[in-house]
This record gives sequence, C-alpha cells and structure tokens, in this order.
Amino acid sequence: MTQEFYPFKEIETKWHKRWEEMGLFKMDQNSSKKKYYCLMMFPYPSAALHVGHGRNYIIGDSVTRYKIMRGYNVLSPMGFDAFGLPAENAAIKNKIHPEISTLNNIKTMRRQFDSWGAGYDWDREVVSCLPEYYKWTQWIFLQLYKKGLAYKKKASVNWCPSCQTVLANEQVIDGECERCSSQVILRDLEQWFFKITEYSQRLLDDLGLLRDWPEHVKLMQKNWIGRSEGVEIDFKVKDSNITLICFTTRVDTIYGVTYMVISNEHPAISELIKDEPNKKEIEKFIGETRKENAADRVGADIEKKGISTGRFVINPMNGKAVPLWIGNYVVTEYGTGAVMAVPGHDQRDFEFAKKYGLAIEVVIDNPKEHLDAGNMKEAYIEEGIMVNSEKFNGLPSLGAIEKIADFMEENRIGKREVHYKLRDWLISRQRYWGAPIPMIYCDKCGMQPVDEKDLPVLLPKDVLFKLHGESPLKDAPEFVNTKCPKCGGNARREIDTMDTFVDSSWYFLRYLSPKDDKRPFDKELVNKWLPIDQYIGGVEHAILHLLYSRFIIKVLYDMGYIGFKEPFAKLFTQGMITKNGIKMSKSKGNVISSDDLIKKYGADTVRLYTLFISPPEKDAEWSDRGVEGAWRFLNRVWRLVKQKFGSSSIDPLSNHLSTSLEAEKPEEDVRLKSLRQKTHSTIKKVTEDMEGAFHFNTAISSIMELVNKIYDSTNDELLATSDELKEAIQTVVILLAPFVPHIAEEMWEKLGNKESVFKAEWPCYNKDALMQDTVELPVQINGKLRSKIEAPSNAGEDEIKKLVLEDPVINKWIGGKPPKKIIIVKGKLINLVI
RNA sequence: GGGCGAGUGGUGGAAUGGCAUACACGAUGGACUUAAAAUCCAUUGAUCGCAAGGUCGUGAGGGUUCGACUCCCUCCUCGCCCACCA
Repeated sequence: MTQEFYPFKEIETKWHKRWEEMGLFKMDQNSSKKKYYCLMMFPYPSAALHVGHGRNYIIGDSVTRYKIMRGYNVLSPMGFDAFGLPAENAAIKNKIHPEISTLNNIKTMRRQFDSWGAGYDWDREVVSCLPEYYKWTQWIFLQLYKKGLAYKKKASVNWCPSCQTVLANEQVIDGECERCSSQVILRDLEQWFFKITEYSQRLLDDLGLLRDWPEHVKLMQKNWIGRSEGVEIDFKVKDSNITLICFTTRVDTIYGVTYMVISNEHPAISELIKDEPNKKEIEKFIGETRKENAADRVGADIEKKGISTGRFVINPMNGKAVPLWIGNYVVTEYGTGAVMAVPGHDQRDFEFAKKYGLAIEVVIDNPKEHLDAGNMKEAYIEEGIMVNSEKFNGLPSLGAIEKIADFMEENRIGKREVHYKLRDWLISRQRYWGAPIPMIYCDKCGMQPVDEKDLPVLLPKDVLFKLHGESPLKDAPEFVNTKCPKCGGNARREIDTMDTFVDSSWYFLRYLSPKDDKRPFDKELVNKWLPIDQYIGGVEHAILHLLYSRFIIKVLYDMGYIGFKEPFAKLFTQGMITKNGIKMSKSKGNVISSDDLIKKYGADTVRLYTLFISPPEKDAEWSDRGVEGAWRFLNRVWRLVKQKFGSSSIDPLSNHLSTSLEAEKPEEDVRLKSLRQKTHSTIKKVTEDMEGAFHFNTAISSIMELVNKIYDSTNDELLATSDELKEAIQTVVILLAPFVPHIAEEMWEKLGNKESVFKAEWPCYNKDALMQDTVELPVQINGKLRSKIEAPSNAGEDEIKKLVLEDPVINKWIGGKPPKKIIIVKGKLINLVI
C-alpha cells in the first residue's frame, strides 16, 4: 500500500488560481440561466476566525457550488458589517483608529475565506463603513424622515456610569455593563427612532408569505411583535375631570376590578397627586422605583411595590369606586400604562392585593371546583362561568368577552383595540464609529434634513476618542459647524450616529450595483434578483436583523423603489460549534483555530468534517479525532482514483454517466447490477439532501457507503475492470465536489476530464438502475421481526403471500396455522398477524 | 412564569408509522513491518447460550395501532428565545 497523503497545499493553490482565472464565482449579468441569489449574513470584521465561524461560510459555499453545478446563474457576494462598538472600544484602549483596525481585520478575513475555499464575487464587495456605502444608509434615513417614519423623542436608554457611555441592549448582561460590570442605569435622552410600529400588522401578516423560513424563527418574530386584542376602557377619576384609559384582554373580569394601578411614569401622575397630603411620600416612591426600572428592563426579578394615590376611579360597568394606586409592575410603554386590577383572576394583581390588603373578588367561577375568594392561594386565570357580574351571570367567560365588549362600545365606555409589544426602533447611538445621522439644527429654521445632493455627511477622521457621555463628534468643530440648508445661516449638525442594524438592513440590495454613485441600488436589477433565494446565518439574528430588514424593505416597497415585499424567500439558520459544551470564545480559551487546522489537514478536510459533524441547523461539539476521520476518508478516495486512473493515460469516461441501460444485457451479473444500484441510490440520496433540508451529514455518509462498496468491488475480478466501477468512482468525485472542491477538482482532472468539475453536469439517477432482480423482504409476526425471504422484485402480493406461507422458517414460527391477516407494506415488508 | 426545541450505543449521529443504532469516531483482535506510523481485514447495544438462537433495549409511565424512536396524554431532565405585555 502506498504511504502517500494527498498534497493538499499544491492542490489548493492550483485550484484557487484556476477558479480565479475562470471567474467561477462571477455572476454573469447577461446569462439566460435561471438566477439564484445565495447570501450569507455579512460578518462583523473581527481578527481571528475559528472553526465555528467557518461553518457558516462552508455551508454557504457548498450550496453555492451545488447550485452552480445545477446550472444556475449564481450570485454569491460577500461584504462586511464594518461599523460598530468593538472597533471603537479597541480604539480607546489601544489607540488605533477604528478605520485602520477594521480595514486590517477585513484583509485578514478575506484571506481566511480564501483559505476555506469559500468563493465569492469579490467585485461586488460591500463595506458598510466606507462613505460610498454609508452615503446611501443616510439616504435611507432621509427617505424614512420624509415619510414621517423617522422622528426624535426623549427616551430612557441604558447608561454605564463608569464607562460614561450609552450601551446597546446586547451589551447589558444581567443589569451590568459587559465591560466593567458596573450597574447600568436608565437615562432620559433625546433619541432618534424609526416608526416600525406602524408596520406591526404587516410584519405579522407577511410572515405567512415566508413558507421557507424555519417555523421557530417565524414564531420568535410573531411573539416579538406580540399582537393582542382587547378593549380600552375609560375609568373616570372621582372628584376630578381626569379620565384614565386602561387596556385589557380580559373584559370578562371587569366586575372583579378592586383597584387600578398606573405606571410610575404615567403622564397624569403630577395632576392626580397635586393636592394630595401624601404628595412627598408618593414622589419619593416614584423616584426610587424608577431607578429600579433599569434592572427590571433586563429581566431581573423585582418585588412588586406600590403606593396609594389617595384617589378613586369609577368602574364604568357598575359605578363602583375603587382605589387608584401607583405600582412598579406596570409597563409604561405597553398599552396605556394603566391597568385595571383583578386580583381574583390575575396572578400579578393577586400578589399585589395580598401584600397591600386590597380586596379580592371572584367573578369567574371554576366549573370543576367552586372558588372562595377568602381562601384562594393563587388567582384563577382559566375560563369559567361568570358570577357576580350582574346581567352577564351564568355565561361562559369566553363568550362574555364579546358580549361585554359589544355592550361597552354601544354605551361608549370602551372600545376594541389591538396592541403590540413591538416598540419603535431606537436607531441613534452616542458613538463615533457609525454613519452620521444626516440632520442639521438651525436656531432660526429648527431641525432640517441634509439635502440629498449633499450626502454623504462624512465622518471626520481626526477625533479624540474619549468617554464623556456624548458622541465624540461633539468635539469636532469642523464637523459640527455647518450652514442651514434652508436659510444658509450658521447651524449645527446632529452628532449622533446610526445603529449598525440600519447599515445591515439593506446591504443585500447594494450587491447588485456596488459601485453606482448615482443611486443606492439599481431598481431593475434588484427587482430581477430579489427576493434572495437562500439566506444563511446564525439564529441569533432571528429577531432583530431579520425584522429590521423586513421593515426597511416594506418601506422601500411602499415608496415605489422596489417591487417586492419580503427580502428573504428562504432562510437557513445554522447551529453553533461548541467545545467542551460551550460556545467557542477567546475568553473561555476553547477556540479551535481554523488556520492551524487548514495548515495541518488542508481546507477540504476541515470542510468535510464541519459538514459531517451533525445536521447543520443543530449545535455540534467539535472533536479533533473526528477531523482525522475526515482526513482518512479523503485520502482513501484519493488513493482509489490514483490507483485506478492516476498512473498514465487512461480512457476518459464520457462526461455523461454511462447509465448503460439501453443495452439490456440478458444475463447480467447481479454484482454489476448491485454496484450500479448503489451508485444511483447514492446520487438520489445526495441530490435529495441538497434540495431539501441541507442535510450534508447524511449526504456525505451515503457517499462514504458508496466508497466502501467500491473498495469491496476492487477485490472482485469482474467488478474491478467494469464500467460500473468507473462510473461509481466518477460519481463519488462529482458528488463530493460541492463539499470538498479542491480535491474533487484534482481527481476530476485525473479521471481524464479537461474542464472544471463545476462545469460538469450534476448526475441524474436512473429509476431502472435502482431496481434489483430480487429483494430481501423482512417478515414480521405480530410486528416482531422473525425472518426474511427472497422474492423477485416484480412479484405481486399474491405471489409474495404464497412464498411466505411456503417458507419453512416462517412455518415453524406460526406452527402451520394460517395467519389471520397478511399485511404487505409498500412491497417492502411483510407482517403476519396470528 | 410563558413559548419553542431536544433526550437513541463508550462518543458525534442515522432512521419521522414498518429490519433501531446507517455513516463516522473510539475500543479490541489480526495482517503487513526489525519496530512504529500509515494502511488493510474482523469484531464492537445489553444479556443468556458451546452453538443455532432467544430475551431485553430509543429519558420515565400510560394510550392508539397488526406494528411506535416516530402519533396522543402525563411526568422528568437539558437547551434556546421572551419575560410583570394586563
């Protein structure tokens, strides 16, 4: 046996060059082939990539190459989500300008993509931190501003007092700053928002169009949008002309209201308590609980607290006056910030009522077990029968919801409303490394948008990176000082920059015309190429990035700039790669460097193992041993090709597989048939896996089976020289090409082919070739496997039944008695019921 | 607290009503070798048996079915997302 390992270094260098020369990944604008837009989420440029990152690009590249082989005109571009906090933080710490470190990282990443063999149309590269790109991000902002979808208001934001900066939600871990672990507080600041809430219903409805998205991702978006139907009810405040509106999904519990709670930030508070003797105490309570809101926001479990306002509100259904409280458990931003409290039928109200000795009443009785308000351990939140509810008594509570809502609307004490959990998208950041928001403040004319022809608003390079709670742009006078676009007088620029999610919400449009300096995107091309046929990325973007992109696309659609409503037709979310059960990260010290591995085993081994490790949508644990297995397999295939064809000149097989069925040989050997059958069932399996759920792991294992079969066959004289064997080897090479492109190309060449394997036609399986002369049928008795029989594959049911009943082993089992029933399943399995 | 997903050999996993454990890793034995590595061959769920073969076995318990890893109900464990949303 030869000791030679396949020379991956040579092969990789050779074919990278060849692919470059032949423009394998260049999309052909004039091609008549069917288009296929395959897109990987563009990455944030970070220095060292590990095998976990690699998985994303290896999956995407395998799909791209497969589609090229299937004859599509494939667009597979790549770019970089290059603005963002890490680069700016590094600038403060290491005194490197974010632009320098970012562009350096991009260079490293391009090299790494190359080393994986991941091919892209690099002429279309998009880098979001370059003015050629962010000019158009600013343009998008202006379109939203024009449409009234971008607005400024005061909002509470996460603030780290020690770093002196605003933090993104993702940077707040359990109420603490991710970097310095100090307690995050909320601060009220003027912020820019996009009015995504105006699109809540459409974002929800159009999830129905996304038939090729994973169900769980759609569900996450649905829950995030959080639609709920209910009724807004007017409660008059006693002895005043104030009316408080509260929202409820459970109007059936209206007669059980024993108090009302409003949020500690409710706008009516100052008016409500202005004459209250307790005013000082209430204000103190509000101050204290507002501080806690920050911790509350990040999910900490906070004790319910409240204070009475001394006021009463009137229940419009029965005229009863109930006390009005301020509580820390009412979410200001949701509904109306006021809640009708029904302690009998809401667990939160129940806990609050118990704590403060407020009344508990039962208005919905449990049909199984009579409820007693004095003895309840928890609220009864299920459906039931209405009691203590005047004319609605005796109705089932579910039906009563509609009846009471009708009644309220007729009597104008309430109206049906739909509320959403979705909040407007806060897009401004008090940070340097982002696209400047193109707005100008003039003392005379007020707030003015930058004229489109003056874009881009360039980010100044020479800025002092210091933390003082406001955008570093504030200290760049040449940036701040400008002229008013309306009156020409002195004015100031907006110093906040945009959230990087704005950059990434439209980049996939730019790939079609990345160098166009007249328009953000080419309408005609974009309409031709989108929606994206396959989008691939991490599930961590299941909500934010995907929702924001869907929103921006809908806005552009409404403005007539594009002709499609959803950007991503098909979505695939891959799992992470773990080591020792946890996500790879530098700080955990469990990173497997992909550079080192590629140096040792070559790119194809790393690719094969990464794809083989588990189904790609699942998390997978990395194993160094497993990599060796992949390496061994590739060498096994390599030797096979070299031994058979590598020596000197051989007869190249035709490009099309010799299904060799036309000439029905009368006495064909079963061994030949069996080998051909295996070849074709492998083609079938791999093709189905690639067209369906991307189960690369089972596709690869079926190729391994075929390789094992070929090895067995080489010991058989008849098979060793047969066309069937050549066909099998050729099939292995071509089926492996999307997964391990370099070695596949080299072997394809060794098989005598002049052209790249990616110009070859993907094999078709032949149904006749899948058939065998005889089949082995398992025989069950009462569902338990007992024996097997041989039967001709074209045997009818009666013939099979006869064979079964004549079989001596089966007769032994059934003791000669005829079975009650014989079930033959799809001609593949027999079950005798006795 | 709510929602979703998962639980199969020593390990990663395969099978979505029909032969449980494909494929691979690891392990054991053998061939080759002065030796090692590499390679090739064999065995590898548990258990009883000299063997033929039997019995048990997919987190636990129940159900539907001729037949259940797969469908239904109850429970346990783990993972992810959301989290005081009225």
